[in-house]
Amino acid sequence: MDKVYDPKQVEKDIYQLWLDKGCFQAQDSSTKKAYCIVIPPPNITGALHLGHALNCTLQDILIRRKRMQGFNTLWLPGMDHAGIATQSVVERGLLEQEGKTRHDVGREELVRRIWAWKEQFGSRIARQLQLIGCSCDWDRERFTLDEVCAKAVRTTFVKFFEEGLIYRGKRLVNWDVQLQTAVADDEVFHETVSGYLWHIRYPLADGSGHLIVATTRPETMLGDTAVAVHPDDDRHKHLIGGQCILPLMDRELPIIADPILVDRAFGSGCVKVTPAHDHNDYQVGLRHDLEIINILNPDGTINENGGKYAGLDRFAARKKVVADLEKLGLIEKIEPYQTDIGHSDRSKTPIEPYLSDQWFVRMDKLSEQACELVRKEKIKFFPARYAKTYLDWLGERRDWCISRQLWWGHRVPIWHCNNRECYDPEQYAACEVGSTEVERGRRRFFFSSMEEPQSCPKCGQTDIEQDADVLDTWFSSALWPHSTLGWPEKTKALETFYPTDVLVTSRDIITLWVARMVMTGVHNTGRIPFEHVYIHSKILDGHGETMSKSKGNGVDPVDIVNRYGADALRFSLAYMATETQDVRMPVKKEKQPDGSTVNTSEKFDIGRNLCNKLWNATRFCLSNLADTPAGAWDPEYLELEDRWILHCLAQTIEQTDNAIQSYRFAEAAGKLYEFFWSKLCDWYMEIIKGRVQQKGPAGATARGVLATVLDHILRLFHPVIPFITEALWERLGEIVPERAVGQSGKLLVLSDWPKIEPDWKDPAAAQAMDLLQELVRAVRDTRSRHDVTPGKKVELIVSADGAEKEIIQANQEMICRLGHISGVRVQAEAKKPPKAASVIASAVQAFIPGIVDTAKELTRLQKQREQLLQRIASAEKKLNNSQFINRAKPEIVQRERENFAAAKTQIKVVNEQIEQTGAGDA
RNA sequence: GGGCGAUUAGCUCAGACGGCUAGAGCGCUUCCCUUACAAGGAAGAGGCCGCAGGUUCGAGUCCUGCAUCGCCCA
Repeated sequence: MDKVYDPKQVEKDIYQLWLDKGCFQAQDSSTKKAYCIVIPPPNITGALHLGHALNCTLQDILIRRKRMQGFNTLWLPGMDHAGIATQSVVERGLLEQEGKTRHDVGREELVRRIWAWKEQFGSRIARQLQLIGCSCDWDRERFTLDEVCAKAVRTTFVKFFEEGLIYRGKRLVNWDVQLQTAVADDEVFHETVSGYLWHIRYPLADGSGHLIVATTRPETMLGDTAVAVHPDDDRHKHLIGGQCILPLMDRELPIIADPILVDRAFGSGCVKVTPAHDHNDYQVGLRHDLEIINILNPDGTINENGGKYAGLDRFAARKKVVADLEKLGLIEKIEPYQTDIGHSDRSKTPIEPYLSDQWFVRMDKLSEQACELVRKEKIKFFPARYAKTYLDWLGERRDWCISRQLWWGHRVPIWHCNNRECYDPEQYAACEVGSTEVERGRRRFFFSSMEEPQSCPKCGQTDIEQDADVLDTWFSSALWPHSTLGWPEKTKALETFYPTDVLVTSRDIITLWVARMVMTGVHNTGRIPFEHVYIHSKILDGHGETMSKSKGNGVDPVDIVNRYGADALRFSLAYMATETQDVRMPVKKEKQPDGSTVNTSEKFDIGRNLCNKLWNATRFCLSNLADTPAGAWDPEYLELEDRWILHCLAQTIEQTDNAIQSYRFAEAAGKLYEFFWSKLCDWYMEIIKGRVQQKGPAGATARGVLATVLDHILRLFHPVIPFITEALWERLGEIVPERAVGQSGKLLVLSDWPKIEPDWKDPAAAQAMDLLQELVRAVRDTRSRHDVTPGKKVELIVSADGAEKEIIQANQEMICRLGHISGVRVQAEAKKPPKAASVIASAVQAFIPGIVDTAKELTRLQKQREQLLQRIASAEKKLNNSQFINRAKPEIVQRERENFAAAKTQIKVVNEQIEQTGAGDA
C-alpha cells in the first residue's frame, strides 16, 4: 500500500464493481422492508453543481445505511426536462451558431434538437452522480418526458379536467418578450436599474386645471383606464368621482379613490392606473371594475390599442411618448430614479406584465388537504421550522398557472372544437371573466382526452385543434414520486416503494415542488408521497453570495473529485450539513498545471486528510494483523485499553445511529471522525503498538480487538465515504477473513450495519482511561514546558492511593509508552524530590526528577491556581445557594459537589507545590 | 409590509432536551521526519457567545426589545 492515499487509483474500478454485482438493485417484491428515496431530478440543462453534490451525498448516506441494515432499498434516479431552461439554452445556441430563431426552424425541428441535447447532457449528469458514488438503481432511471411519466401527466391532467379542477383564465403573467412566453415568478430576478421618474400633467375634464401623476414607464399611459387618489387625501378629495383627460389618447379617465394602491407621501399623491400592464393596477382594476386595455403585442411592440404608437417597440414608444408630451408642455419634471425591475432569468431582458389566456388548476381543495397532512404530522419536516414555509404558501391557495407558451414539454392535452355552434354553456360559464372567450363572446368547446382525439366528442366534427401550449415543468415534477414508480399502472414497484420514505431537497423549492408533490400524490394515489422532508442548507461562497456561473464563484464538484477524491468531497459536505439555512464556503482560485484556473476551497481539506489518515491507519493495522485469531476473544485477556475502545465504539455506533435517524448529518460525520481520529488513532493504536506484535493470548487479543474495531469503523464510515472503505475492506478481508464479530467475504456495501454487543459498554474502563489520559497529557505538558525532547526518557514518580494507585500501577506500560517514561513509581503520599518538575492531573500529583526550571514551574502553577480558584468560587456559589440545592436535579448537584471536591484537592496540591518550588529551589 | 434565519476564537462552523470549567477544522506559536500517516504527532496561545432587559437556583441555549446581515413571500 502506498504511503499516501491516492483516490484516483482506488476509486477507479469500485463503482463498476458495485454495478456489476447489482448492489444497487431494488427488488419489486421482497420479504425485506422497503426503503425508498426518489432523487430530486436535476435539470438536463447543465452539469451538477455543489448543491447537487450535497443533496445526493446525503441521500446516498441514508440509502447506504438502510441497505446495510437489511432493507430493500431503492434510490430512484432521473432527470427533469426543465421546460423553459432547456428550450432557452438550445434556442440561444441556435441563434449564436446559425443566426436562426425558433420560428425559423419550426416546432418539430426545435423539439428534435432539444431531444438531441438531452441525449448528450443527460448522460453526463448520470456519470457525475456515479463519479461521486451515488448508489442509485440505474435500471429504474426516469425522465420527466419519457412515456411512463407522460402517461402519468396525461392521466392526472384529464382527471383534473374532468373533476373541474382546471379552468381557463386570463391573468397578468410575467411575459418574456424575447422568448415570447410567460415565465414563473421564480424565474424572474429583480435588479435595481437607474431610470427616471416622469411627472406628467393630466388635464381635468372640466377644464379647471390638471393633476400630476408620476411614472417610471410613461409608455404604459396608452393603456391607462383611471387615475387613483387616496380617499383621505385633502389635496385631491374633491376630485374623486370626476374625470380627467388622458393626454395623447384623448380618453376620459375616471378619478377613483383607492387606499391600497395610493401612497399619499409618494410623488403627487395621484397614481395612473394601467390594469393590463401592472400587477398592482390589475388588482385595482378588479376592485373598481375598470376597463382593461392591453397595449402590447407578444413581441413587445405596441398594438392597435396604442393609437399612433402602434408598431413601435416598447422602448421606442417610451421615447416618442415623452417627446410628444414635452411638445404639449405636459411634463412637469423629470427626476433620476432608482427602480427595481423584474428581469427574465432566461433571456435577461426586462419582464412585461402581460395579460394573456392561461390554464389554471384550482387550489382550494388540493391545498387544504395538503396542509392538513403536515399539520397532523403525517408528513414531517426536518428541521421542523420549514413546515411553516409550506403551510403559509399553501394557505394562500393561489391558483396554479400551468400553461407555458413553449414548445418543449408536455403538450397541454386540451382540444377545442372549431364548430362555432358547438359549446357547453356550463363550461362557458366556468371560464373566468376577462378570458378571451368571454371578452370576445367567442364560445368554444374545450375537451381533454387520454387518447389523441379524431373528432369533437360533442358535435362529432373533425375540425378540432390542440392547445399550442405546454404544461409548466412543475406539473410533471409534482408527480415524480408516484409517476416514476409506474403510476397509473398498479405496478409491483408502486405497491412496494410508495409512499417513499424521505424527500431530501433544498428550501427554495418547498413551495414549488414539495407542496405540489403532496397535493398531486394524495389526489392521485390517496396516499402521501413521502413521510419525511429533509431540507438541507444552501451552499454560499465565502462572502455569503449564491454560487453561480455568471459570478464565477461556483465550485464544480468534478474539480473537487479530481483534486481531493469523491470521498473527501462527500465527507466534507456531510460534515458541513448542519441545520442552518446557509453554509459558507470560502472559494479559492487555483492555477492548474495546464494554465487554467479552478475554483476550490480549503473546506475540503478535512475530507482529504481524513481519508489519508484512514488509509494509513488501516495500513498500520494490516501490517500487524497477519496472525489474528478467528472468533471471539477471551475476555480474560482484555486490557483496559481494549475495554475502553470497545466502550467508545459502542457509544459511537449509538450516536451515529441517532444522528442519521434524525438527519443530523454533521453530527454523525463529526462523531465518527472523533472516534476514529481522537480515540482510535491518537490513543488506542499508540497504546497497543507493543502488545499487538506479541505472541500468545495478549497479542492475539489486541489483534482481535483491533481487527474488530477497524472492521466496524469501515462499516460505519461506509455510507459517508464509500470508495475508500470498500477498498480497505477488501484488503482487511484478505488478511483477516474471519473477524470476531460480523461476516466477511462480502462487499462492504452489502455487509451488515454494526450492532452494539451487550458487553462492550464499560463505564469503569472509560473512567480509568480518563485518569490515565489526563496523567499522560500532564506529563507531556510538563515535558514540553521544560523543553525535554521526546527522545529523552525520564522517570515518573506518582503520588496516588486507592483505586487510582491501582489503575496507574496496572497500566505503567501505557504511561511509559505514551509519556516517554523510563519507569513509573507509584506510592501513597510521595514527596517531591529536591530537583524535580511537578505534574498535576486531577487529584493525582506526580514528579519528574531531574528537570528543574523554577521560573517556568511557578508560572505554570500560578496559572493553574487561578483557574482552580475560579472553579472553586463558582462551585461554592452554587453549593451555598439553598435554591440550587433544592431545585436543581440531584445528579446536577452531585456533579457540582464532585467538581468542588476535585478542585479543592487539586488546589491543595498546587499550593503545596508552589510552596515547595518557591522554597525548595529558590 | 409579513414570515424565516444568522450574529460564538483571525477564518469557516458545532454547541438537539437550559447544568459550560464554551468545542472542532483551518490558520497562528513552540517542539518533533518516534519504524501507519509531515495530508502527520505532541504541547500551547487565542472567546465579557452582537447589544439591552427579563424568566430561572442557573442562560451561548428560553422570552422581549434593539442593531447589523441574509433568505423567502407580497
